[in-house]
Amino acid sequence: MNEREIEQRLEGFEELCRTKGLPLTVQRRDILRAVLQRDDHPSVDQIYESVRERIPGLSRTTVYRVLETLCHLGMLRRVHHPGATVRFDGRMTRHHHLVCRICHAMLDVESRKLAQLELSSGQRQGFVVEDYTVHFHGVCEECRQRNPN
Amino acid sequence: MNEREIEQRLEGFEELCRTKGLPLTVQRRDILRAVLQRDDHPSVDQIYESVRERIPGLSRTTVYRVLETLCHLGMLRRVHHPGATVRFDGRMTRHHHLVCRICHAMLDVESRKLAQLELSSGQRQGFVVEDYTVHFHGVCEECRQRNPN
DNA sequence: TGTTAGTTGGTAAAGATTACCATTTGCTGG
DNA sequence: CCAGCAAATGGTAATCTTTACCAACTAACA
Repeated sequence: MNEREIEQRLEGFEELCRTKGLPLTVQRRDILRAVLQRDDHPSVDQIYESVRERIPGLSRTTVYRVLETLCHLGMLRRVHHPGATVRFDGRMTRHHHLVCRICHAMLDVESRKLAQLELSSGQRQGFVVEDYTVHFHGVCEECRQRNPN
Repeated sequence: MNEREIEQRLEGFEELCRTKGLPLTVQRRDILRAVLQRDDHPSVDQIYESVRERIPGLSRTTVYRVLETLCHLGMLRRVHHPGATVRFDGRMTRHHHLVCRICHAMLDVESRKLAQLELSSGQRQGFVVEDYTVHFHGVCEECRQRNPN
């Protein structure tokens, strides 16, 4: 995400904190910025390591808590992932994922064809659907070469 | 999954073991059966607890290993999930998921409309796409009532 | 039925997440 | 600008999940 977009997202976040009466802490802003600056789908620990460069006294616990808060506020999303650790995505515009069933690598996919599925397909049992993501399952090039059959 | 389907899947598995020269152990068969018998998306521990009723000496380590093996063989899939533990799905036919962004509940969705997206949308960078699943993000009824706005 | 390759069980270690509480900070009104 | 309060943070300990390792066991086959 480019610098300009990041600034806009941060301003939106500050506005949201004021609206909701949430204290705007430096930890919250820097953690949000760190997620927005990455194009991969970082784990808690990756965020912790990168934010710690700006805030040396940062606690891992705070990172867990703030990421949780940012998700509740709709500033981030947890990625749906086959692995065993939680991963985050700061990109809130519609996009899709390619996931390797062997090594669990995850890549973003843009697709005009997939941009207009009907949300109504997901309506069930009082569930309010806000968006969707298509996950493509398959095998990445590396795993295909390493693990032939 | 009904009893008949489960038996067919188990026979397919036995056949596959013979073809590949893999020993067919009781653990492997019972763990596969346990996943197939559930309609939720069980964690390793849930499988461990249910199989332990049939095989009291079962080791948790074996459950981890066997589930991994079954995924490699294409008998199961890891579910793509926002939570912090691995979950499995024995249903290999195309279906989709509704996921609550608050509590992470996951429900299956059938949809004729979504049955025919083009796999080609996912082709990128040497990645071989085998299938896809649409994940609908939203808020489930319980969380909506508990956590209004 | 003996051999062998591959699997399992059990424990220990590593990694990820949550609980808890004392301390600190952001925010508001004066 | 400062005091007071509500809320957030830091740090440690506990818990939960997963992986590593190796000795004992078992399915498959001759």
